[in-house]
Amino acid sequence: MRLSTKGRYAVMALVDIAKHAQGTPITLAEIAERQLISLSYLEQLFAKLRSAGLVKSVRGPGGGYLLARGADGTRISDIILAVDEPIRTTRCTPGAPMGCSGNKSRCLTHDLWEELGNQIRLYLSSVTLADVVANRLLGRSGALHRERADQETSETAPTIAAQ
Amino acid sequence: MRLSTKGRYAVMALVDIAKHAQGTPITLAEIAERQLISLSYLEQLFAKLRSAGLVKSVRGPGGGYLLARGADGTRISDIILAVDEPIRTTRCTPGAPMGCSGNKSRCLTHDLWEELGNQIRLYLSSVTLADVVANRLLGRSGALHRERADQETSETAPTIAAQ
DNA sequence: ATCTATCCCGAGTAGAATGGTCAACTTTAT
DNA sequence: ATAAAGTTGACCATTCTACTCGGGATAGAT
Repeated sequence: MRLSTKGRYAVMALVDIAKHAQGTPITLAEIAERQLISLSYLEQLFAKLRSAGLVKSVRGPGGGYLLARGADGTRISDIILAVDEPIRTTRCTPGAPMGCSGNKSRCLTHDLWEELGNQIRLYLSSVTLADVVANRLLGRSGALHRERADQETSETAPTIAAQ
Repeated sequence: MRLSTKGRYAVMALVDIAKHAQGTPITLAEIAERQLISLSYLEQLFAKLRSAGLVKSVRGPGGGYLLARGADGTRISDIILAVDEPIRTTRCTPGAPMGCSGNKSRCLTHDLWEELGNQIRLYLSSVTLADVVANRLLGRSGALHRERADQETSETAPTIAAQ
């Protein structure tokens, strides 16, 4: 999972929609003004968000974008995955000649990055747009705690569990 | 905390030292060959690692680099912080005109990135070079457990405490 | 002394990624 | 019809990455 400004802009935009939505679509122009992101850049981002199924578009006057799954059903990890194509954190590409199975000492860090990626994914998939709007972020220390908690109870009422 | 290949190379290099160290210094040429990183690039990285106090250098023939704090005393987060200067994850720079205190809706995601950064830092500071070499990465669920444990006891006998 | 292995340092650089702009087009409410 | 909006594709300036290059400085071996 890549963490660039592109992904952050996309999250900002969708949080903006989640905060200001009232059933009617939100135009990119509004988002551009409120979040200080250029309109054309937002168009690029929303093209990806739409094909990932995170937003629905309404064309014509009075149109704009809606959250396809609602604020509770949209996880931050989904947004970032939609706009930031994943990065290869390790050199040992499975198909490449002389992968990491060939040279053990070269890939000592493989598992480290893998595990770090898990930690990040775990945290970001535990946070929804609704959480960000309501600022339910702190006290959420330790993604793994949270993961176990998700299986036991559903305190904060996450409507959609996992894919 | 930034997560680029530069930081990953630095970690690979130090893991290589941790694995192959036997009291005698390791040369950059050895590391370059084993990890397939260019020698000149390693020189750049080790300049930063040295000024951060993570490695000691020995000049002249028979010289090379040593881990300044030992494999148990070197945390992955230290390495990445040493070579990858930090990124600003939010637009609201505290000193800038019209910071995020001025426009609340613009900085709804502020706390999210802050908290994500904490999660990453927490995990990476819970892992030492010795852990990577020994592949003690999984089962390490929940960085918070580990961090608290570090302050209470010193189970794994860190031979070299500080610089 | 001088040779040579090694670290040390600053400048330069090709290519990729970022963060856009611009122009033209399609759809649809009024 | 007209205008408001999304849709698409091409293009571009700047910055960052991941290096290379060239020359030192230091210290062990001879």
